[in-house]
Amino acid sequence: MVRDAGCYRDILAANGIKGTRQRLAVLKELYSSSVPLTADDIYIKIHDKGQENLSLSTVYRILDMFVKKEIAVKSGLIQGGKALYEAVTGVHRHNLICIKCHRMMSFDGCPLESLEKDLENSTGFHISGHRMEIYGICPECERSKS
Amino acid sequence: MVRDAGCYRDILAANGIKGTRQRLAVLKELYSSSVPLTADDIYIKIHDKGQENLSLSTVYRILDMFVKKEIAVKSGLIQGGKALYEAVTGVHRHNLICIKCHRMMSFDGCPLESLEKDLENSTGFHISGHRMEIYGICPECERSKS
DNA sequence: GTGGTTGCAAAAGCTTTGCAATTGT
DNA sequence: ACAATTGCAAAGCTTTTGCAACCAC
Repeated sequence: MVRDAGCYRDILAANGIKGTRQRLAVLKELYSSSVPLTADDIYIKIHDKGQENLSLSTVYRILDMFVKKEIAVKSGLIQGGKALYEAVTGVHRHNLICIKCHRMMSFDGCPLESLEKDLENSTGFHISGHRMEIYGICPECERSKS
Repeated sequence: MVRDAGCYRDILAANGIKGTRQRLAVLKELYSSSVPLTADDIYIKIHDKGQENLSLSTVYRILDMFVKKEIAVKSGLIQGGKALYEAVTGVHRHNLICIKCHRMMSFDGCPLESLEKDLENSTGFHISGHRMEIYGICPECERSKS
């Protein structure tokens, strides 16, 4: 997903959020990543880019706000006990996660739409979303496992 | 799932696990519940039944062991920051979770098998499992939301 | 200028761990 | 009898919160 420099500021403005340096940095990391990130991942990435003025608690506060505004989603998944966050991009994707090296890759295609319709009819739930991850061993770990 | 009294002891023995009072109690709760439970849920349920000799850390240790032995699975899902555990029963089910009242209900039927085959072919991953939850608003919360 | 935002540090929760006492086989 | 297991308390994590200083609009 390619985005021009002013784009992130626009996204915030469109949601009525002040465009602080910290928020722009967090939003940029979320949009630039092809896999979900932990608050700590984001904090470290931003620090490594030389942006020193940022605290971890601010990252958490910003992520909470993004989730409330539906700019991001918090996926309850635990990776060593940490929550993961990812940008809401409109593209519907899921992740394939290696249980050895914990690397993730995304894939398109989701077979859940028709299941969800069936469930709405049979249960009376008003379905708003879902979470799905697939686990396995990636080709590299499979190869080096011998 | 109906099980006779000795069954839980047998399950432990079959996995080479000593049948302590605490382990039997935890296993029973896991098997009796139709929805995943947190360590704390289990601790409280057992306490409420008058079994006083049990500490929360023991519940965690037992659950860890069950997961290692594949008697239970830990689903990374967070419910107020807590991990959920459920018994491995052989029946493949998923949960429908109300985002208002957090009640869960299980449903059978999983549309993922063919997707997983496709992914194995296209990515080279050796797929071992998946996690899927569907979120929405349950009929009762929908009704009372006015 | 002013209300919203941040950094820091401390608190709050869930989970894990060390160790002495206890228990199941 | 002996190794494995437990309870307790303390530590380790991630995440949240209070408050004074700061900043975007």
